[in-house]
Amino acid sequence: MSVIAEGTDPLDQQRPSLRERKKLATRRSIRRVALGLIAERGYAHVTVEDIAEAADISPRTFFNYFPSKEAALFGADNERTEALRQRLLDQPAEVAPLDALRATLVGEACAVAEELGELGGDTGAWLARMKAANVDPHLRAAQAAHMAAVERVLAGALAERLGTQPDHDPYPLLLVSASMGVMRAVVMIWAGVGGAVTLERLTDVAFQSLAEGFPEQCELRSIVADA
Amino acid sequence: MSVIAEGTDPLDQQRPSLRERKKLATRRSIRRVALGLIAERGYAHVTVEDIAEAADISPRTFFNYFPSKEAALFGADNERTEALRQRLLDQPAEVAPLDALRATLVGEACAVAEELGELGGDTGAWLARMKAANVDPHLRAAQAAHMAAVERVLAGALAERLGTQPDHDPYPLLLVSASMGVMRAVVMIWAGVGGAVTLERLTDVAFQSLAEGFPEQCELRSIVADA
DNA sequence: AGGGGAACTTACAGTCTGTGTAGAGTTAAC
DNA sequence: GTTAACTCTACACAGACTGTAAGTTCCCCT
Repeated sequence: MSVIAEGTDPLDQQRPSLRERKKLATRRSIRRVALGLIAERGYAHVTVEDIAEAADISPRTFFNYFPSKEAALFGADNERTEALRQRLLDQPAEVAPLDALRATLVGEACAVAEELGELGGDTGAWLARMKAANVDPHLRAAQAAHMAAVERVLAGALAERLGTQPDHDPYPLLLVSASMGVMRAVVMIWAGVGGAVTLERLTDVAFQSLAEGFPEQCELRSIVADA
Repeated sequence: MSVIAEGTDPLDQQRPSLRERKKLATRRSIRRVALGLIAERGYAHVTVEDIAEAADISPRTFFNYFPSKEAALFGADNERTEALRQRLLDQPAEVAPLDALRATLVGEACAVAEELGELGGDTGAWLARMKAANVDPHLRAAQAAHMAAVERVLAGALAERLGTQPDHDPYPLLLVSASMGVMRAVVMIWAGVGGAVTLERLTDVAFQSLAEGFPEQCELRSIVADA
């Protein structure tokens, strides 16, 4: 008998169960393979069947992990979205709405960069591929769709934070939609400069620009020009 | 023989040819039918075949008019996107980038409202349906995707206007992405208030808010609260 | 007026995404 | 070790979308 039963450890420090580890490994494998194949051939020329075969799973299993082909690329995940929501709610109450969003999304930027690292391989290489992928209209569309889903959750959280009803107060939705637009641009710009600047920094500077009403001279421009 | 040969009228005032008129009629018919069916049953429970049957065309013809099921709803159209681009380029050179975008998108808002009217039926009724449709994640995703496509074009046009290279200057992309985010919110807010305020006005006020860096007290909030 | 040709519509066949289901294989808990 | 829960897989199927070739309608020119 083991000293500590995994499922009941009050400190919750136990390693995830074998099942969980396998699942995570499979998930990463799918993502890695999908990113690789699509970078190589282009989104439209890779089928789910291809990905499944390369990841050594059945096509049906692919859809057990990701609801759609795009989702595998973006790492879309309810759990992750929930974490984002929580991060927004955890911001101190006295922080202004826009600053709270800024902090939340800068944090998310860190998480994304870290996750890309976990996939293994060179981050710069991934970025070059992302840049290429950015040209594909289908992929851009998928990314926008993904962010729209996140947007909805964040708008709800921000409304909750402000104590207003989302149906009657347009402010949370407006703020979040504009912010997600900014994030979309940031990701593309990041890919454009090939990772010469960290995603966190770009995010932060872009939000600075947003808060100032997008002046024509902004730090973002000089940073990118230097990169 | 007719007094004026339609295709060669130098004044270009001739009515479109029969073919053109039929095409436009079919296009509107498809859109009207699609909006109606989807409002009634929900997006997922209407197939292209249903729409085609209700519009009295073959399913294949549907795809000759619209590239996808969603496109029929949004009236997505290259011609229209091109017009939008042109409207941005036509803004006087001395107008600031953000103001140029604002003017362009307010104009687009007018065009959208007008087009909805042309479909016949009560605009308010359409709005109520749009509001319901807004809940459907698939539809939200599709709308986001559609706007992402427009975004790309507008970013190119703005860069052209500014005389910068889109690859090296992040400013046009950042501005356009944020603006499209705002537009997305505006459309939802419009549907939310059931058309009690015109789309043009909402757009204008939202851009005001954007230009000011989204202060917590903004005109948009009071307008919506009153509606 | 009518005939040639372009544009539009259609049926058909096929690919791919995504889902339900049932059974086989694995892991966890007792 | 046995049972219960979870996971993977094969199979069958609906629906979105595309290419193609044949039929139909409309435009335009003589």
